[in-house]
Amino acid sequence: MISKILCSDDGIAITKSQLLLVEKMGVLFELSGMQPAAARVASLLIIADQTELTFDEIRATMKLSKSATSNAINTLLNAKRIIYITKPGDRKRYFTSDIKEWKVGFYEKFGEMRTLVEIYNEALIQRTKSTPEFNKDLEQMISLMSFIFDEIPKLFEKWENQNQLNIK
Amino acid sequence: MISKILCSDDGIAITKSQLLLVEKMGVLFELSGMQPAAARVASLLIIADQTELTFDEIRATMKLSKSATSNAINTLLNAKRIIYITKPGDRKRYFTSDIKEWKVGFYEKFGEMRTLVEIYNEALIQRTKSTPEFNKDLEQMISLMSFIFDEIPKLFEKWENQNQLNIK
DNA sequence: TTTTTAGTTCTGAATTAGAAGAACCAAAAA
DNA sequence: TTTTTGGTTCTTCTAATTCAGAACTAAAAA
Repeated sequence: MISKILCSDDGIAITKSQLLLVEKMGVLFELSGMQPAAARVASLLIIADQTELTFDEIRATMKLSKSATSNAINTLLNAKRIIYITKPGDRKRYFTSDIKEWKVGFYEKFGEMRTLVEIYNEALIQRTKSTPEFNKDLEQMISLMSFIFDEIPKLFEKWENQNQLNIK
Repeated sequence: MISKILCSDDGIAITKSQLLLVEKMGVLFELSGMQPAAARVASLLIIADQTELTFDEIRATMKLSKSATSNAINTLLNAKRIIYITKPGDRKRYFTSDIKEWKVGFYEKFGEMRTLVEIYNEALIQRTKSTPEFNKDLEQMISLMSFIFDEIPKLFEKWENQNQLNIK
């Protein structure tokens, strides 16, 4: 008897090493701005054997209060990091990592970076003309970033094409 | 008499609209995890007409305490967002946006994202084999992200080449 | 109708982050 | 030698996060 030890009182079956991985991934999510509880929940839904977990399974497994669970889930739903499905004759919601949609989210991340380029450009436009070298460097950076963000969609397409072939 | 109104008691000459832009850019930096004071200082050094500002000019213009200024500057130096130069016979440091080096920082950002891919992969490896569809989606995402990060360096090169031509 | 389920919302407490202020310090200037 | 400059470091202090616990609610089940 080795793995799949029940590591929580009422939660789902999960091993200690899986819980460690949840923490590790959680920290990584935290670093990119996600709040602690939400980060753990997001990780759990990637690591747990069961891919569809209920509110209470999440709460019990992660040992969170109902309010913390509620907040975490709603944050993640809002950020489109998770979705939920329902089952006929069952009022519970089953939460799951919306991995297919991550492609979209990932894509949108690059869109966000565009905002940054735009404000850099605003900065460039308003700058004094008496610092040509600085302005040129700024312009170059804007040019590089713009270039990258224009090329990214093409990369997505390229991958998509390659992948289409792999699947067939 | 319209612009370049002195908007701080002892700080540098800066217009109100420039200060507004500093705040706007600052908020954007904050959103990507930078602390408020550091975000303002980073923005100031992009927007101000003077590109080289001293500790005290930054402190006075942004109305920060010495400690907050010291921490912000050191944070930015550490993150390689700014550098400083010195002048002969002058003990002060002149801080400036290290725009040329941003290319490197920008490049490194994509490197950081690799860490995320790696842990996703760790998650995939340990996953139960009884959820093939979920696993396939996760694998696809890892594949897409890996692909993108492999292609990015090539994009940098491509831009570099294009740009070399433009300059000549 | 009452009870249960599946949550949400509302306090409040504990922790944390960020900045201020003051004390401190080393190097240079007077 | 004393003073000034150009900062850093060390406490507070305040404000914002984040979570727990309890009260609440709407829908379904009994």
